[in-house]
Amino acid sequence: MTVATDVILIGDCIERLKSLPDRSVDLIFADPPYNLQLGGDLLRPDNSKVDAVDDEWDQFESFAAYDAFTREWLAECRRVLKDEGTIWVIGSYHNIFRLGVAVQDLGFWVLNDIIWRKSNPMPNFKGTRFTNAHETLIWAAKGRGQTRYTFNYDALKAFNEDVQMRSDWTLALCTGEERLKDEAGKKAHPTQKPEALLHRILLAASRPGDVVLDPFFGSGTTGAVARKMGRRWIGIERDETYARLAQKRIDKVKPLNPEDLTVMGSKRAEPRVPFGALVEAGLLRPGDRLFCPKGEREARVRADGSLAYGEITGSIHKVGALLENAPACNGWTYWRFKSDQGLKPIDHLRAEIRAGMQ
Amino acid sequence: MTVATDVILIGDCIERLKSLPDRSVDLIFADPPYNLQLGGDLLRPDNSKVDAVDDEWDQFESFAAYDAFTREWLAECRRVLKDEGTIWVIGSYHNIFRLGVAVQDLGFWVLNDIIWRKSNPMPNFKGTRFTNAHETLIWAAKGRGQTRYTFNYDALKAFNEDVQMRSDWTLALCTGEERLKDEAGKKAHPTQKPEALLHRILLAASRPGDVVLDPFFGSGTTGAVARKMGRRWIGIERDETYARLAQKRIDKVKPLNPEDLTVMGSKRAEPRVPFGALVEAGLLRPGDRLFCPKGEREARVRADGSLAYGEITGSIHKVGALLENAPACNGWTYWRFKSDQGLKPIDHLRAEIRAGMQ
DNA sequence: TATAGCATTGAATCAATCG
DNA sequence: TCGATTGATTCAATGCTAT
Repeated sequence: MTVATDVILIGDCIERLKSLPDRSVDLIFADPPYNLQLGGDLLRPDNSKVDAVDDEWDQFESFAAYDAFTREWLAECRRVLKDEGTIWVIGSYHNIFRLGVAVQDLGFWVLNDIIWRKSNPMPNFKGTRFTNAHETLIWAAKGRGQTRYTFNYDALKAFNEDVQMRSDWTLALCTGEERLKDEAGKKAHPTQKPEALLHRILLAASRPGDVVLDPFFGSGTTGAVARKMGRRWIGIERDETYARLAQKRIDKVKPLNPEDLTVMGSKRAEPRVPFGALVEAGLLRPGDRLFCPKGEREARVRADGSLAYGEITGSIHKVGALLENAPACNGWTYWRFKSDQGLKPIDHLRAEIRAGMQ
Repeated sequence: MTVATDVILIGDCIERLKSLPDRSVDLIFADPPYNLQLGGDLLRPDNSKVDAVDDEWDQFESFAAYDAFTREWLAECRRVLKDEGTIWVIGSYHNIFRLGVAVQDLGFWVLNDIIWRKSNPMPNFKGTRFTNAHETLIWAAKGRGQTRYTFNYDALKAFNEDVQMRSDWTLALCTGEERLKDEAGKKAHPTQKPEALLHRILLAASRPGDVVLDPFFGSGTTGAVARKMGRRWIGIERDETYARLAQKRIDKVKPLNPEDLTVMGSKRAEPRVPFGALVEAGLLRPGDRLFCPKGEREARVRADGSLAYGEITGSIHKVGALLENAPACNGWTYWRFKSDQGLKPIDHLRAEIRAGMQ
């Protein structure tokens, strides 16, 4: 079944989906409203205000209303998806569980959940939770029996320096030049996704010429990356301003040469090993003694990976700096632990953990 | 309400939960069956067979049966949880969405989802999907209004070398010596969790002496780490063999020295010292001058602990906010007093008072 | 319930400044 | 002119608590 492509369909997501024929698209990427439930304004410690997502389109009356909406658009997506196509859905802890249950209940077959690990997330300014540093994607085939979905295993392995691509992807937020601006020069859309994310998805689960559908088109990242990578695309967007800005954005995109569509991207910084991880791993135990380079002063390791030297407590770096009366100190090379061969820098223990992590 | 602790309750999870009193536990860690839906045997490229989870306890007839079971044990967990307690639930893409929806529908308030990023996951032998390299934990408070849950923010920040702990944790699988063996020397339990994972959870969300409940006790990792870290524990397990092996394991654990379990405390928990107490104690005198950070503006201390800047009077916070034209201001760090070493924040004077209070 | 106290931020980009 | 440094700005956020 053919379908008109490389267009933005303006209007209600579900109505527009209903206008598409059965089994007409190869890949779906959906970034639905997250149903955030924010309190009042949020101020940073410096008293500046966080520009939150308080748009009307993210407001739902209840979980039940959100669930009903979710099932409706997902059911239409399943209808328009070719039997060998797959769907990607992205969300955060606010909505991803609702999305996942709807995906499973409608008969899709989950292949993986993928973690977008953000290299530069916004901190938790109030110090009341963990930094919310990731989002979750669900990747699913049309049904349990569908084993012949598109998955470019070898392309991803090559991309990833010849090791299998994992289910956690470290990628930066969309900022700077890449961030779409409106005519007034302000951020055009509050939740624009990075092109690198769509690049990896299209590389993994589509082929040149495939039709990629995005029912929540927003700033048009899916269309921009699809065009660049030689895929056809269909966007659905109800907000005319978003649609206009997205169209302008996509018009500027130069498609790549087909032969260049293979090599791109790079691995990002690997996660750090904090000192606390040594305690957690049992390489050091709470109560163990660490020594300064000359060995005449000793501090005690605590359960949270902080050090105690008399009344002074804090991280390995902070306590080292205080003892040396220095503005800063690298605790990894400063502190020593007792081994059979005498005192050794704790950096050796970190090296052990890193070796075990490859 | 008190409850017998440091015991394994053998029997059906839901029945045993019903025997526990309301609001009797501080923290719950639940690692329920994952409802894996495996096809036939899985062979590695070298034709060796993967030892999969095909135990009888992981079989459910349908999503509906799994959901009903999930809601039942989660509802009981919510009943036995203290109002200021929190729950942790772990799962993979097979079941985490069902768990998350049940958690939300029962009235829990999700605080974070946490990614356990495995440093050494099992590869995808068939090359048909991404390496499934993580599991997901849901951390939730008892209800939306509950803001006073236990969260050792400063301990985790110290653990992580003075940077906020993020929602993705890189930890190794449980292997080698740590892996519990049965009397025949074979792996005792197919889904044993690493102690490092429980260490971080207990460090984050409990205090010494707290009661930690694990309704799917299995190999007893929760009990072993709780005992080591000076927490009390309750395990529920229906398989007598698992329970026996877990008990032997826990009996061997040596609790840590209590003073090594003290962690970085939060400023919020410190006794409140009103600014007036500094005047009362003679550390400042009525008429003394306080200065803004750059020193170009000065305010006068008054006998009641208010400040006067020209016509503006009020608390140290209010006057600071007005001068800075900010919605709020922490007067303790904003205002400076004159000392021999130049201007210093009045917070130093508060620290003197607090030191004298012990 | 309303008020006032007062604790709380990491990585990246970009513009402006300085040497 | 170039490079280093500083400061302002920004990022899907269920974001406080004692009286």
